[in-house]
Amino acid sequence: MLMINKNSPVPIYYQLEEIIRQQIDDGTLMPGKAIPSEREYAELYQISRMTVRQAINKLVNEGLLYRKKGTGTFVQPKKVEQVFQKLTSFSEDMIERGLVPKSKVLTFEHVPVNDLIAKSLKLENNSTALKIVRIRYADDSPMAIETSYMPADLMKDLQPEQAEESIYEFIEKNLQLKIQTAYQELEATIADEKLANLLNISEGDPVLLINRITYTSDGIPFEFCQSSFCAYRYRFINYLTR
Amino acid sequence: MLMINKNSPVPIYYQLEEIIRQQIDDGTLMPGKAIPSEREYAELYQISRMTVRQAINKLVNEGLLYRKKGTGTFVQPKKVEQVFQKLTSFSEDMIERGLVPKSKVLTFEHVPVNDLIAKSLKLENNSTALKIVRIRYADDSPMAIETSYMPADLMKDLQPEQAEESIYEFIEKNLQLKIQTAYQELEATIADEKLANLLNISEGDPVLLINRITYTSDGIPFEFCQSSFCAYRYRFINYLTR
DNA sequence: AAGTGGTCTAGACCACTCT
DNA sequence: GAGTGGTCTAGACCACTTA
Repeated sequence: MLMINKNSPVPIYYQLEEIIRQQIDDGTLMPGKAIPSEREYAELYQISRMTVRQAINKLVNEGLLYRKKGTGTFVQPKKVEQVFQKLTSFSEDMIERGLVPKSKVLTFEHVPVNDLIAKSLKLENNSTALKIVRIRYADDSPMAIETSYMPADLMKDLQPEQAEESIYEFIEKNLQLKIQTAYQELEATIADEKLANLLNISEGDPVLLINRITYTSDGIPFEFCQSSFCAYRYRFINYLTR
Repeated sequence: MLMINKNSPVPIYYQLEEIIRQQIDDGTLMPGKAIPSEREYAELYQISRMTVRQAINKLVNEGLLYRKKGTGTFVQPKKVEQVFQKLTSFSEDMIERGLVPKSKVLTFEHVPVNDLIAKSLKLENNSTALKIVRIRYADDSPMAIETSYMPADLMKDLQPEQAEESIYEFIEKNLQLKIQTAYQELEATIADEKLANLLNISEGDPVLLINRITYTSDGIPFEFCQSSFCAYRYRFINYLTR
């Protein structure tokens, strides 16, 4: 049996959360079937029921489990990963889809901000932003053209080589910022000549345009990003709850 | 001062949640500023700190508040509504955007299911589905063409007149089902001649195609819906968290 | 050092569902 | 009636941040 180490620095509720998660993965807990009751978990691992609830709450919030009053807690029947509704970088998204991401930096320069960028990033009108344009590949096919604007002073230590890899990684590891939320607008457009050439498609072909503003956990916007995805190769997936 | 009624059937944590929510609304609690500490709330309302945490947890999950270890709990600066990430019907969505929704039913018939429908709705291959095709208007402009498939037996009491209104309303009020989650795929396409005529646009114009499967709280799929939105008039908005 | 959120306990009573 | 999740209490110790 998977055990819980009460002396570990890892919180007990998190250990239990991982145990349940893994048992769903390996089929010990079956989709649509009830998991052990909260009191059973508390007895089994000799922990408080409130701690059990904390673990289960997180999984319910993620949509992996659902509760039925007076009946029990059940594994959500759909096994599709919720992971796509999470805020991910392009690289993380592609890896989730089983594809190999790659990037090529086309532009890496400082530019004065226009009104839209200034407003999105909450910058002064006369300030400068770092502008990065990248072709994003998946399994060596061009998947998207991505134009990012970030506050220049925040990104002063970012090297173009890092931009070929992952900017999110740089922000989280080097700047120690917590990336937390993003606001996105998605719309359908058609490719103009320039975009078509970059994406290796034809003029007039459909393109999924995503505008994203990304915020740290303090609510500070640090990136405005405009992505043009080749519609033939990419669809956007999300989950909604009522 | 807003009070908490301990004898009310309304849970205490929910009463506190509503108090905090309203104080954010009316500006008593300012964006970016700290709210009272958990211990202060507990003392103020003479309730347990765990109950306070339960109220705050919900608001943190919704993104209205955020916590900083050792520092306090703060109001998220962004005032944008989270409402668009919720599972809404077309009508609800349009009303949120300040537009007046209207529908016209083009097709209302029973059809044998094909493989995609059967798989999406978890139906047998020889069963029938109710197929409804509707033009969706916003402020009298055609916004989308929507084709829905639902299990025929489940929808046997649905009248075409109700479909002009809201099918979600019928499901929730008449069938007493809880609509809970939806899985969506969004992609960009271009309008063919037929679609262009219906949407009052030109052939080759961009169209946002949304495929949605909607589930009840028991995880049972009850609707497969394919919507073609006029890209000039509609963009999809969502929020992501890491 | 004082205050904050993070974690945890060992109980309790309630409304609900199922048999 | 037995079992379930929903709510709630009154403490406790911890790591962290700020002054």
